[in-house]
Amino acid sequence: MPATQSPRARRKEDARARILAEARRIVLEQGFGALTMRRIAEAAGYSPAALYLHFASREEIARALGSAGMRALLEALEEAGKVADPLARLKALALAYAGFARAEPDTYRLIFMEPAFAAAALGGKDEAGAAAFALIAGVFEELAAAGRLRAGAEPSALALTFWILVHGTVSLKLTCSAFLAPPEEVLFASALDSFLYGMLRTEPGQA
Amino acid sequence: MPATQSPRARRKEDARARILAEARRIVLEQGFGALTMRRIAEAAGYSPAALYLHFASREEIARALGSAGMRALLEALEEAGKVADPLARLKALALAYAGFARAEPDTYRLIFMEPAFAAAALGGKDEAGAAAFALIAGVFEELAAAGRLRAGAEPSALALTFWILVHGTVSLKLTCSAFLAPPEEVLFASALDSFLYGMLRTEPGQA
DNA sequence: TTCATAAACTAAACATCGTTCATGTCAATC
DNA sequence: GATTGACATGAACGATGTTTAGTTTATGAA
Repeated sequence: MPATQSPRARRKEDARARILAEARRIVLEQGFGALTMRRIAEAAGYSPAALYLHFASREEIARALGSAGMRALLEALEEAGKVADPLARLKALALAYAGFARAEPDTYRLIFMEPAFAAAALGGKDEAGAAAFALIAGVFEELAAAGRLRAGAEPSALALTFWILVHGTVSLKLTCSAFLAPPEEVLFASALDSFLYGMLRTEPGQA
Repeated sequence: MPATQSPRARRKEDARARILAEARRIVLEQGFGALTMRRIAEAAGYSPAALYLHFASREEIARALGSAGMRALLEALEEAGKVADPLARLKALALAYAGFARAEPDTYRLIFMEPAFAAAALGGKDEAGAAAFALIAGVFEELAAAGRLRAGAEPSALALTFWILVHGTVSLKLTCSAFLAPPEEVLFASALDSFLYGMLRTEPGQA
């Protein structure tokens, strides 16, 4: 591939990026429901039909936003993944995950709560999603290697349960915030405590 | 209130019921996305405008469907709630919950995964939702009364965690079925084991 | 420089959506 | 029998995503 693309391809890429940037801004400012082809077009300085020269459909734009969101989530998790102690790292990962969902609720919905997108994001196609899960799974493998898991506890199953726990909390908080009054910190403290107690060979301590 | 309503009110109620029945059929057969005012109207033998004499909006129809779905979920949970042993009852409740979501995925989405409805369903207004949660909370209070919970474990917090675990599993299964390959039974066995280990004073046994 | 060709873009339209409004119809009441 | 009010409709309005046909613009060769 050439070091610098042809000016053609370059401008095409610019157009895609500008469209996605405006789309993202609209979602952040007005919610996913306001993401309209006509609105995107006007914001990006195009006619509605021009968007179809760069994206096949509104769904493809949404999918691209979801992909970018997943990469942002991965970055947040990687930052939290630097914590040394495995148990403290789990809590940091949970809080980073919840922080992303709170900062960009519509993006989180798009990635993990819409039928069409989640499958694509996690079905193996999206490498950021795979990397994010690997980050979580790594903690449990580390714990297993250190012999800190109770007998019969499988690291991959625990990682899945951890993710289910965090996603369950976040997703209910997103849709039933009235019912799920306590903040994530409290919910996680309670949920992770039960989880860690059941998982570990020894008591989790106060990490 | 009169034992039998006036024929006026009676026909009005019939119309409402017929509209809701057709709406439910459309959701079950073609998914929530196919729930269109014009489609409902045609199925119920009305013009589109006539629906607005019985419901304020499409959203109100959807809300009514969600309410009915919540009552159906409550019935399923009540059936599972008859199991005598508390731990076996928890597993039965989880499987009944997952069974409802598998049988009516669009209804489950509507109740617990759509922004506008979940709040109304669980914000205290929906008594079926409150009863369903009380059914779960009761198990943990029963365990607490029997002194089977570990020190410091609060029944209401455990009930919430249990619900989060089950909902997290079900909702991810609904959106990321490709990634969450194992059936609910396996997922629950793993997740509930960790949970129960952490919750109980003694080991959970093989309930 | 000129011209042909392909890419980029637009204006207008199509089908569909939720919703509203003026109009009509028909049964119950005075 | 006339009147009133609930019930229902047809036609429309403003949006939506998307397509088509036509127009402008940039590119690469003569």
